Amino acid sequence: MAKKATLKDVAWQAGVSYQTVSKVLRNRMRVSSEVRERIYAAVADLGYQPNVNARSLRAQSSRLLGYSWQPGYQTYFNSVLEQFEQGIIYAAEEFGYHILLFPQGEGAQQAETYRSLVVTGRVDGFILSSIEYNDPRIPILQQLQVPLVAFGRGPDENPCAYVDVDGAVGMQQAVEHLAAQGHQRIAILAWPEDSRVGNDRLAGYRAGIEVAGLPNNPAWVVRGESDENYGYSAMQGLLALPFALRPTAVVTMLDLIAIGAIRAIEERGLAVGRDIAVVGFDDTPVARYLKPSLTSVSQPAWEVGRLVVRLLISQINGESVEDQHLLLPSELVIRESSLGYRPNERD
Amino acid sequence: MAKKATLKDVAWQAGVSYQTVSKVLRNRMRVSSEVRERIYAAVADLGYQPNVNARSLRAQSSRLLGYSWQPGYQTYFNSVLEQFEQGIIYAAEEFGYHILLFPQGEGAQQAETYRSLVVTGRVDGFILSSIEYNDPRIPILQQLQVPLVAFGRGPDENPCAYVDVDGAVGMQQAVEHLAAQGHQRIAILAWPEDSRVGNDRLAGYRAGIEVAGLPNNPAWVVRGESDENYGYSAMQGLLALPFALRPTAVVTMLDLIAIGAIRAIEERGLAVGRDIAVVGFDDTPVARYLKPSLTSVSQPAWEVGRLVVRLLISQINGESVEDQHLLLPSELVIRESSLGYRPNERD
DNA sequence: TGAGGTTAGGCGAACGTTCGCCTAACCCTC
DNA sequence: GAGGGTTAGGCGAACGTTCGCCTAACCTCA
Repeated sequence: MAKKATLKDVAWQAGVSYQTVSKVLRNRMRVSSEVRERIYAAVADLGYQPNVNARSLRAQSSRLLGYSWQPGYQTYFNSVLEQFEQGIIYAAEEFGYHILLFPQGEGAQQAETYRSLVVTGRVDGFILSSIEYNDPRIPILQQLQVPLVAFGRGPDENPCAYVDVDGAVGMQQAVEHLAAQGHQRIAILAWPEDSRVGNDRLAGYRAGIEVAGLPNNPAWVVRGESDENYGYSAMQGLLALPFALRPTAVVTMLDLIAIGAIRAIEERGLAVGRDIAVVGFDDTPVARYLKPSLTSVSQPAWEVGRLVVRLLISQINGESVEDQHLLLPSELVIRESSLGYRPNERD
Repeated sequence: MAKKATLKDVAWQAGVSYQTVSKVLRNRMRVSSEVRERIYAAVADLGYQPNVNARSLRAQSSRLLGYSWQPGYQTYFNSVLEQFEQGIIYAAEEFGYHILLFPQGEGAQQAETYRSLVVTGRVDGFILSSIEYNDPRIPILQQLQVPLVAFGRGPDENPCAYVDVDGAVGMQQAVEHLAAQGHQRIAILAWPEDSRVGNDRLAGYRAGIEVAGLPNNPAWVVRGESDENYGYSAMQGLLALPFALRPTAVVTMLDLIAIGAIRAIEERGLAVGRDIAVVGFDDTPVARYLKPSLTSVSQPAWEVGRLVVRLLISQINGESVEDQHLLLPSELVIRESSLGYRPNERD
C-alpha cells in the first residue's frame, strides 16, 4: 500500500504551512487565490485525503454509528430490514458517517459491549432495530447517555427517540378495501400477543372491521409465528370452518405467511382473489411476481432509515430541536390477490 | 456523556507515569506486583478502556474491515448472506475488529469510494460477497494494494484470496440421492448462464447424472431468475411435458424456487415426494417447516465468514503463509420432499 | 507621519496512544 | 569496593489532525 499523503506533504508541495492547508481545505481561512490554487493542485496531485483517525482523535468523534439488530429475527423475507439498512447507510454517508455493525448479543455481556463501544470512542451513537416491548438495550444505552434512535417504538412509559411505521393504517386500509370488494368475513393471521408490532397491526384490522361495519368473530383471529407453514396450516384451519363462517378474505402479517395461506387455498381447489382474497404485509419483491400478484401493505423502510439517521445526527450535534418521535404511515398496494371477488354459494 | 478516563487519569491515581500504565496493561513491561495491582485497581475504578481512535492513529490501523455486498441481490431468502454476515462479525470481534458496512455502489464512483475508505485510513481491509464472473470491485481493490478476501471465486485468470462453497458437491449428492430413490428423470431449475455460482452447481448436477448413469435431456435444464414465480412457471412447463418425458424429480438453485415448484406440483394435484421429488438449495429456515419438509443443500456460510476473516487478518498482519483459496463443501440435507417416491403409471 | 485596523499566513499545543531509549537503584562478583 | 549487569520505571517523540493565538506587512486616515 503506497504511503498516504498527509497535510505536511501537501503543505511542502504548496509552499505553505500545513496548518494553513488544513484551514484552506475546510474553508476556515481566507487566502490569496494564488495560494489556494497551489494547495488544490498539490492535493489533487498527491491524492490527499484527510486521515479519519487523526480527525477522530482530535475531534473526539469517530463519525461512526453503531447499528444493532436482532439476527435471525424475521430471518426470511426481511426485506424491510434490508431496506432500512440501505436507508441508514446512504443517509449516514451523506453526513460523512459510516455504519458499524454489531448484532444484538445476549444478556449482561451485552451491556459491556455497548459500554465498550462508547467508552473507547468507537461510535458516536446507536441505531437500534427489531425493538420489542421491553427491549433491554434501551435502558442500557440511556444510562450511558449516548445518542440513540430506534426503528420502532419502545416501552410507552420511557420512550427513547424513534421512527416507526404505523402498521395500523395500512392494515385498516386493507380491511376497508376488502370490504369495498364485497367481503364480509375477513380473517387475520396475526402474531403472538407479545409482539407490539403485531398488536398495532391487529388494532388496525379491528378498526377497519368497525369502520366498515363488518361482523367480528374471534375465530377469525389466528396467531402464529413468522413462517410459511404457519400461513399454510392457519389457512387450512380457517377453510375447515363451516361454510357460513368461513372467511372470504384474509389479511396477514407477512408476505411469507400469505404465501403459505395461498398454498392452502389452492390446494383446496379455490382461486385466490376470486374465491378468497389474500393480503400480505411488507410488500416484499416477491409480491409483485407471484401469480396472482399479491396485494400487500408496504412500509417506507428506506425513508425510516433516512429519518433515523437525521435524528441521530441532530442529537450528536446537540441540536435537540426536532421532534424525536416520528410515525410514518404504511400503505396498501392493491394487486390481483384481493381483486375479482365473486361471492360463491357452493362449498 | 461522562468524561472518559484516559491513561493519564489511571496513571495519576496509581502514582506512576502514563506510559507505564500503557505498557503494563499490554504486558510489555515487568513491574512489581504492588504497582501492577495499583494500576489494575485504578483501571477498574475509573472504568478505563483505551481510546480506539488514538490507537488507530498511532498504529496506523483502524481495526475496521469494510464489507461490501450487492444489495438486492437474492434479496429474498438470503439467509446465506445473513449467516455469512454473522460469521464475519463474530470472527472479527474475536480479533478485536469491527465490520463497516458499505453496499456496492455503481460504476466509476465506486472506485472513488474504495480509494477514499483506504486512503483516509477508515478500514484496514475489505471483504466482498456476491462475487460474479468479472466483478469490477476486484481489480479496483487490487490496484489499491489493500488486503482483500472474497466470499466466492472471482475470475479464474486473476484470482484474489477467497473462500467459497463448492455448490457442485451438494448438487451432485442431491442427484445421486434422487437416483438412489429410484428417480430416472431429474430436472434442474438453474440460473442464467452468466452466473458462475449457477454454472458450478449445474456442473454438479451433470456430474451426478453421469455417475448415476441416468438419461440426459436438454429439456430438463431450465433457466431463470431467483424468484418464486420462476419456480412455479418452470415447473408448470416441466409438468406439461409428455408423460414419458416428464421429470419425476427436480433440483433447484434456491429454496424459494423450490417453493414455487411445489406450488405448481400441488396445484396439479400431485404429491411432493411421492409423485415428484423436490430439492431446494441453501437450507433456509423455512425448509424445515414446510409440509412436506424440504430436502435442501446447505452451505456452511457461518464457517465461510469465519475463514474469510481469518484470511483477511492474516493478510493484514503480513503473514501470507496460509493458502488463500479455500473451497468448502456444501452438503445435502435430506427431508420428506425427496423421500417416499412411488413410480406411477398414471398421468 | 504615526496610530490603528485589516489581512495573509505562521506557529505552538493538544487529542490519547505506543515505542524506544534513558536512568537510577540495586545486586552480584572478583 | 569498583565495575558491570539487571531491573523498575520515567521520559521524549511521534502518529495527523484542528484550534486559537500571534505577527508581519500593508492600508487608511487624521
